[in-house]
Order: sequence, then structure tokens, then C-alpha cells
Amino acid sequence: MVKKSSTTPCCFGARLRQARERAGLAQDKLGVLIGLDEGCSSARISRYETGVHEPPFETARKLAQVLGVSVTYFYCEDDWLADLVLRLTALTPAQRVELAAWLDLRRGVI
Amino acid sequence: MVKKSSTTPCCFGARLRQARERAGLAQDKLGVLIGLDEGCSSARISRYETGVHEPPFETARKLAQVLGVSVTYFYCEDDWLADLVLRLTALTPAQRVELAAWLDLRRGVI
DNA sequence: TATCAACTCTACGAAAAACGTAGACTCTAG
DNA sequence: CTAGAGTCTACGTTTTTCGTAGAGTTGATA
Repeated sequence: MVKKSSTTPCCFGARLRQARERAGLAQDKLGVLIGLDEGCSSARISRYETGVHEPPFETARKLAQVLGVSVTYFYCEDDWLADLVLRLTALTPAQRVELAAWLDLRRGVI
Repeated sequence: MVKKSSTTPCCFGARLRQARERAGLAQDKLGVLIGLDEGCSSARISRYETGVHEPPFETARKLAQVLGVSVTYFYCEDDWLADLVLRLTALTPAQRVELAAWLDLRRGVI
């Protein structure tokens, strides 16, 4: 049987694996934390990470919450945007206002 | 029969409708543009927008491409992030570098 | 008003996908 | 080698989306 090791498959699975490994959680532990039965927990997470199955959005949201990332992160195709989403959601309200102003300077927006 | 008019239902559907109406496309026209059969085109899009069904990611990607937005946009829960994703993906490579530097100033990253 | 056309929504059975179960595979520690 | 932790997948079942067909809604025009 061919093993994928830690090479990232497609979009959703790759982000999920990244976030899970950053959190230092095993697949079955993560599954239990979002309310999955212990008996099938690792199977579910494994299929999400390898791209065999795609979870409904509600499941993705629970995963994001437990892993401490925005659910949007899971749906970022390129690494640049993924990284940005992580950093942006960590900004304070004041910094968000600053950022909006910064963007306004660079483009003729409103 | 109760009509939802143009009130936005849940996350994915709301974003899709926003993007489609911005593009000035009818549901059936949009469906055809992503390769759906004419006969069921509006039914599919309607169910996505009202949140009755959730499309596979590959379908979402096609919709995003036709509508000229990042697929990530469809999976933004709050309006602030959604708006930001739209504007960020429109940045030039040079502006992206600038933005990264700007963010570095505001947080002890790397 | 009546009627037409454009647009949107939804009930139904068929088709496709994810689901839980159970067990195999890989790797590392003792 | 053995045990255990972690990951993956074939199987049959359940749940979901799918295409079809047609009804509801709105606005314009005669």
C-alpha cells in the first residue's frame, strides 16, 4: 500500500492536515473533539485529509473551531492567501481599520 | 409559497448570490457558463443560493472562476473577511509584498 | 385586466457521495 | 519480535445531491 506520508494532497485536505499537525493532535483525537464517535473518528479525518471525501460545511466549521483557525482557511487554494487569512483573522479591531485604510490608499476604492 | 426575495440565507449561498448579482447574470445563465445542462441549470444554482444543497468544491471553483472571484470568497463567514478576500486577490505581486511587510510590522511574525 | 416572458423555487425518484464498521498497513519504542 | 500509536481503506448502508418537471413570482405590454 502506497503511503502519502505528509505530502499535501488537494486544497481542503492539505489545509486540514497542516492545521491539525500544528495543533499537535492525532486524527482520532481531533475527530472526538468535534463530536465524532471514537470508533470511526480517525477514518473520517483520514478521508478528509487525503481528499477521498469532502465534508459538509458544518463539519468543516467544527474542525476550524477546534483547531483555532478560520473555516475560510480550509478553502484557500494558494498558500499566499491561506497564510494571509490566518494572519488577518488574528488582527485586532483597530488593526483591521488600519488595514482597510491601507488598502484604500493602494486602490481607488470608494 | 414563501419567497426569500434577495435576503441572504447562509454563508455559501449568500456569497454566491452576491457575486452572481454583481455580475448581472441570471441563475440559468450562470449554470450554463459552468457547464450545466440548460434543463436543470437554474434549479442547481437556486438550491445552492438558498442553502438547500451544498455543491462539491470543484463546482464551487467553476462558479468562482466564471464570476471572477476567488473560490475562497464563498466560504467566508463574516462580511469583513469576505470583502477583504475580494480586495486582496486583486492586488499586484508588488502590492502583496508590501502588504506582507505591513503585517510584519504589526505583529512579531517570523 | 389579461397575458406573456423572464426568473426563481421545489417535490419527486434516480444517482452519487459520505457514512460507520472492521480490519490492514506503517512506523517506532522497548 | 512484540506492542502500541497512528493512519488508511474495502465493504455495505445511509444520506445527499442530481436531473426532471412543473409551479410560484414579478414586471412589462397590449
